[in-house]
Amino acid sequence: MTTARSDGGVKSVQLAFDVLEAVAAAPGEVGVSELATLLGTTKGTVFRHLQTLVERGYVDQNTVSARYKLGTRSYLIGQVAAGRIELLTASSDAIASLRDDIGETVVVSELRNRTLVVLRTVFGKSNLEIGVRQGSELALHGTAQGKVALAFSNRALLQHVLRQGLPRLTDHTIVEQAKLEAELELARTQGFLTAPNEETFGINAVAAPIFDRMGNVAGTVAIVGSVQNIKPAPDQIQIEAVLKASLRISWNLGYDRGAIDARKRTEAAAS
Amino acid sequence: MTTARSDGGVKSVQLAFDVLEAVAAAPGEVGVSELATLLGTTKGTVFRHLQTLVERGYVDQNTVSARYKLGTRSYLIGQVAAGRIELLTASSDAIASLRDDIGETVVVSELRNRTLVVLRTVFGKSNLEIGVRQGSELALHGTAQGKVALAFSNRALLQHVLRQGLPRLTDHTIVEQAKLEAELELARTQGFLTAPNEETFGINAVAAPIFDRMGNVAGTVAIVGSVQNIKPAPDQIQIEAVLKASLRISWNLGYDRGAIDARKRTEAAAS
DNA sequence: TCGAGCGTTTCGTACTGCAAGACGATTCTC
DNA sequence: GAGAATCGTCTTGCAGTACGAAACGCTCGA
Repeated sequence: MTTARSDGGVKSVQLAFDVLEAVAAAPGEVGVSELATLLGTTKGTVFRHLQTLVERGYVDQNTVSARYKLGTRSYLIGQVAAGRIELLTASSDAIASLRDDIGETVVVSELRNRTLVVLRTVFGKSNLEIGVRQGSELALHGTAQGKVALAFSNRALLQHVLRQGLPRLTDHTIVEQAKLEAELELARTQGFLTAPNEETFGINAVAAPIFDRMGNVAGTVAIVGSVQNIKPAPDQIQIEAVLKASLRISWNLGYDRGAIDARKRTEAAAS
Repeated sequence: MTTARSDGGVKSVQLAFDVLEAVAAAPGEVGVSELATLLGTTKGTVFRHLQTLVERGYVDQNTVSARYKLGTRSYLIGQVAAGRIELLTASSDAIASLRDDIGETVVVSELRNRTLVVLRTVFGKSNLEIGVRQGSELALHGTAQGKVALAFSNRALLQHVLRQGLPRLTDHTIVEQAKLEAELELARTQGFLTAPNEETFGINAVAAPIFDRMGNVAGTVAIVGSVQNIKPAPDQIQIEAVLKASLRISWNLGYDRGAIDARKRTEAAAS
């Protein structure tokens, strides 16, 4: 879809997943007509796909209201997937101790297909729950996690983001290319980044990159909280805890500092 | 779906889910050829569907080995589903306290489309982990859960099971119709059932039915353990704990004893 | 060097999923 | 209690597409 040449796989399957995800996105139950208008297609088509999904168990139909919601198989597939996703298994211990040590909400995201998706959120100890919905996308230019991912990824991703423009999310969002690039440079020198008030006013985060065994950015780990608890210049303890967690997760993914250093030198020579 | 006339929904979507589930069933990563032979189709077709699934994020492709495994979206859909499946949310508290009180493994299953699927397993306190894999199917004639579900379901389900035959799983499996029907009658009078050595030698369980707001069997809750810890005639404490849990879950589902009693009377009159 | 295996790509055709509309059954409105 | 306006479900002709077969690079190991 980014390039015109790709055919996008099997069309009716795409539609089936559109339906499934629309059912997932809806709060509570949804009806056929509702889904049809939502997806811009006809009732008949949606109905047919829902039949398939119900038969498979991915969607359940309430026998009295005749409306639809997510079914058991969707849950079970997710359970299996939880054990197969490296970033998830590799990070579980580290995020637990990070949360316990610091007390703030911990968010792990995965860089996938030019987007940064929230994989897991563990709420902090505060009574006020501050977090990011699992599955939501993080702005690459407007969040600590996004900027840090951008900083350690290849140039193509940055150019992609710049081409899309830098939408202003709050008064403090970085919207100038020069300023963004300075921030990325800062990330590369200090190994982490903050983003006070940049995505949501009153909220700050400390984010560090997670590398896979190839030395590429697999995702990010971050603590998220109010600017009161996470200052624009965060406590050294907070910074070190996030950095420690990111290294621990990267290590679990098979990351080897020697390999990435070698890669960096190669790239520096090429640039 | 019970009749042969049904077309079973969208064919290519069926295949897509076959592929997805085959990927989920495989330990670790799988290749295209392997999946093709497994599903009895061609490499090209499997590849095409994998493309779709990868693009959607339900499946990931390892860039170095070129083989496939479950992806992030599968996990995220499951996370959403976990919050939407009534039986899961309604049972979470009850199974936690059942496990803590009794110490044995707790298994919650859902009756769906004439099969009993394991929704959730919480391991007991023993060092030896005895449990049933999430997503696996329980034999309706050969497990405590299955028999109990059968006992409180409609006659059609029993007839369906009898038509399929009663495969012998161990020396103690019930394979005679008369004996099975006596067991079901016992379930209806005492409200629970055991199955020592019937499915696996050395293993026993205490299972009770879970009812939904319509008074139909939604699933079962059970403790599972070695015959040493769960005797053929279990401790009164164990029995009462399972019954209490089943009532609590049924209550959370909106079950009303008055409604089911009325229904029973109607059925008794009809039989 | 060869061959066997892999994942990927191409291509023509049989088939099948889509759009449009009809159909009962509910649920409102008056 | 009758009519209108939904709802989910079902049918049908046609256009488009997903499938199977075979070929293509490529990476191994013999």
